[in-house]
Amino acid sequence: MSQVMDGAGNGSIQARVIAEMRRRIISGDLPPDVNLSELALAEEFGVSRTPVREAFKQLQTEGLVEIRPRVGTFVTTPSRREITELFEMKELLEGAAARLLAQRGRVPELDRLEENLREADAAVQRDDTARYAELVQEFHDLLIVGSDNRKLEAHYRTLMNQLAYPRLVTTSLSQPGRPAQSDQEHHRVVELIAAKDGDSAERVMREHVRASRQAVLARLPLPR
Amino acid sequence: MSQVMDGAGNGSIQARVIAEMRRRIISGDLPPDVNLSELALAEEFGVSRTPVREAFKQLQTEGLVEIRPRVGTFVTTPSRREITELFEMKELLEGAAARLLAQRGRVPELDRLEENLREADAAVQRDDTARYAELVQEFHDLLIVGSDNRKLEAHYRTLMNQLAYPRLVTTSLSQPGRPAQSDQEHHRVVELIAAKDGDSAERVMREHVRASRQAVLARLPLPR
DNA sequence: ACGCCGTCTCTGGTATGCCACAGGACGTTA
DNA sequence: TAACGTCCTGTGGCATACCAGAGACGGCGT
Repeated sequence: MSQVMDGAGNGSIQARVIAEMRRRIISGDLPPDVNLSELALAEEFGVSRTPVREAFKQLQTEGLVEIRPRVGTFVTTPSRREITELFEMKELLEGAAARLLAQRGRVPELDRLEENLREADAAVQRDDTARYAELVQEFHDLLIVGSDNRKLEAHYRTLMNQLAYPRLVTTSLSQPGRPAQSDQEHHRVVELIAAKDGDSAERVMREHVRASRQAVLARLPLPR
Repeated sequence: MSQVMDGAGNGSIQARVIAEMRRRIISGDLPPDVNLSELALAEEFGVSRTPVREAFKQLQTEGLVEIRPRVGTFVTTPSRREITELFEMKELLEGAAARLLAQRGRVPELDRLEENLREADAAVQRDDTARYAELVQEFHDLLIVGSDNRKLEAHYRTLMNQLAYPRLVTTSLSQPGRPAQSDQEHHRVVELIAAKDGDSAERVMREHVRASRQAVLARLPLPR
């Protein structure tokens, strides 16, 4: 099973369209507030309007686009308030994941987290921000998967999609000293997880997310 | 064409179908695992397959039905594991809501919670389980709304739909003594919120959800 | 009597055409 | 010139037709 949550695992045209649209939106290839014409996309993908429609429908319930009947379909941009709310949720879910993972004891994900930290240390050492950003992604991902709660994972992925998180990580890590500090915080969390101290792991993880939010918001251009 | 307005925003056919289907699934009118033929539903609603399809699509991303391509669409029943996971999420979100509400200070929702408790006390006194069940719903709802976090609210509602929670509440309250105990726990939570003690409010709320989960699971027939 | 295999039906997937409505362009009028 | 009303274009909503795959079912061979 892949980590991608697409419709029903089918390899249909529609699944392809959904995946590609989601990628574009999250990566920022598609500027927000422009009109995503069903017709134009259908032609671009070489399919009819139907699968595009269905893709829009699903992306709408995921919160990535907004369909305004008889007006158009638009990429949504989270408002500042929504970004705050999303981070609140992120803090919540990742904190819980840390706690749950700690309760599970020695599981493969924990080993992989420690491996991740070793690589992250090296990346920080040599100032390789790009690589470190990747590792941060993986770190949070491992944590969530390690919680062994599929619902939590699903909701988490929805949130991250709405935040277009990958872009934000790069932004926040561009602050001098932030990668090193972030790495430190990751270490503390993993230590507490390994020590099976769920309460503290959750608390520290939440603090980490808050710190990360500060780092992001500081760099964030004001939404329109 | 009928001009009937439904509660949820636009009065499109599709919105009507979604609302009605969701209602049926949550209320249990539709037995799980039966085949929901697009065609049959379309005829019943007097519309074409298109809006029914789109409704299915949305309900699938909400986790209420499963579309198996070229086989059929089925009402999903959460497995025991999923129920556990859903309760874990419920605990998380309601705990967080309690904390957030406590941080907000004196807001209208808090007054309404206290009013809710007064009515709940009365219902428990006279053993009116049905009314108490309604009030429990309202209690949790007020808590979530009072958190003033739309994302949290949205994710919470998705969860509750998947759990078909209204039915569960009634089930768990049928245990002797459970309503009274539940009412007690609600009181403690509201007291802590009023005292602006977010940490404790979260902790107690989470304990309450765990207790409630026990009460539900004890009564739950084993899913096939 | 049993098992295999072909066919046949029903399903959702896709393409397409028509429609009503939103909203802007543009001409008209005070 | 500015405000207003009309028309025109583009959009998504909906209906319909056709297609391919999944499974059930029955006939046929053993």
